[in-house]
Amino acid sequence: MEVQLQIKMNEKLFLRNPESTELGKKIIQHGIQLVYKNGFELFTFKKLAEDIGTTEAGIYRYFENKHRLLIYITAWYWGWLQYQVVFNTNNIKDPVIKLKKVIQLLATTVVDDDNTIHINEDLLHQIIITEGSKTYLTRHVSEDNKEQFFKPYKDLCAVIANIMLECNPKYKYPRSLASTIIEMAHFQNFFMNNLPSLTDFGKTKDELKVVSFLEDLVFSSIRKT
Amino acid sequence: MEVQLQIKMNEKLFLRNPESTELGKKIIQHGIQLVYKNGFELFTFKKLAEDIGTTEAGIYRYFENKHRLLIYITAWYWGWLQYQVVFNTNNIKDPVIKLKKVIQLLATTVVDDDNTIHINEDLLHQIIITEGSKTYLTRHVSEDNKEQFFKPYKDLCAVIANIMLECNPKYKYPRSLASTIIEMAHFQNFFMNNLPSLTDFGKTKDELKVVSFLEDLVFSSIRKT
DNA sequence: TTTTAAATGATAGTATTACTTTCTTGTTAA
DNA sequence: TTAACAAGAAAGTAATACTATCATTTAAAA
Repeated sequence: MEVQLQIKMNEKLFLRNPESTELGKKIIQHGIQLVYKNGFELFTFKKLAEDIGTTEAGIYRYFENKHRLLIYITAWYWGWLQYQVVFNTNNIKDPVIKLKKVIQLLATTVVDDDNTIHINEDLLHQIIITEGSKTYLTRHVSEDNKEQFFKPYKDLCAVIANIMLECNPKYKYPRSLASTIIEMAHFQNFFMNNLPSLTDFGKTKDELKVVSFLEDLVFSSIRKT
Repeated sequence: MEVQLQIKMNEKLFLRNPESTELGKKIIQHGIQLVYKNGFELFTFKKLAEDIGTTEAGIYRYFENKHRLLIYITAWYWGWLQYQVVFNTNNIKDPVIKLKKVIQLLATTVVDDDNTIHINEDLLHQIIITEGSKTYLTRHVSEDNKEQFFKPYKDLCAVIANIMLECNPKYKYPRSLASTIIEMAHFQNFFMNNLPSLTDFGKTKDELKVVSFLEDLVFSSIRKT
């Protein structure tokens, strides 16, 4: 059986739907590769156009600017991850086990999903670690937020917060704890690999240690009576 | 009695020491104001030069580029904050009280320090919240790290981790927990003001709630037996 | 006091970035 | 079969991120 996974994207993120054409899909696919390779600051539409074999103007027909493209692929990732969370925790009754699954999904290397042909989830995961917070750390967060650009992130956060409440309905900070583990799954990974003295697992560089840390953090907070 | 507080800066951060001249001090002072006003992306040396009444080339004699200037003011802030931590926790014996003081220093509005005439710590604090992580989320973290650009951040993290170990010498993740509360002091504040549904205190926008959350997080993690 | 070195000002110039515009050709769905 | 639309090709613009040169002011050393 072949299933093609489609993440429904906010229409305001693009000028022309990149999922609807070959060129559009190439923009996403090569865009991910180039942002991964150069980092967001050194990534340009000119380089992307050369990489694909089209022109700068061609890319601008799909995305207003490179920041919108970054928001697009980030939003896609959060949507995809929420699907993974819902899929992988389905039928699990124990919210503690659910939460452990969530932490594992957040903090460990992503396996490429064959149901999305033109998107490499592992590269995307690396991009989110380094560039993810740049989507909202801008002067125009509020406008972007009004356009609902960050809805997938906020939805995922709400899903995780609800699992936390299942564990302990009296816990006072489910949303903040959820956004904390989402951010820390990435930051501790980044620190471990780049600024190891900011973590306790610089020597091993083992992402399972990040998982242990996050589990310890979450369950000590939630289980308190 | 007048005390002038001087933070010793890494010499490799600048081409000419901005503390050593009037123009240099203006670059720092107005630089902070303009980054605060425009955000780092829209901040340029041209705007800064116009603001000060000098030329672009004049600024380039002090800083290689705007990213170095951002690292400079960020490093200054971490150095200053470490001084505040050491000063404010001096003579306190109970490490729990120390840690609460640290969290308060990290997460609440900074009062302008009269001992540093040309630097507005409150603006600086706001800048660190929005732009701080951009100092290291780059392609060249490792090179910058080799030059010790992030030493003040890492030192502060180590100081906080040590207080945590004073609370519980068996706690396994003091550094990761320290970097977590440093980052979250800023991110939860940013979320509260800009993406409130990622937190549990969007309605009140009260930074004391961030303090409560961080205290709950830290002490549940550390006190566990 | 004179010399000289360093800092600043003034001006110009370059490569790249971040776009916009226009016009033509190729494709596809009514 | 004819429009509508997507894409290619080419050119242009304003701003950014610098570098270079030379003249002038200032300030410390001889």
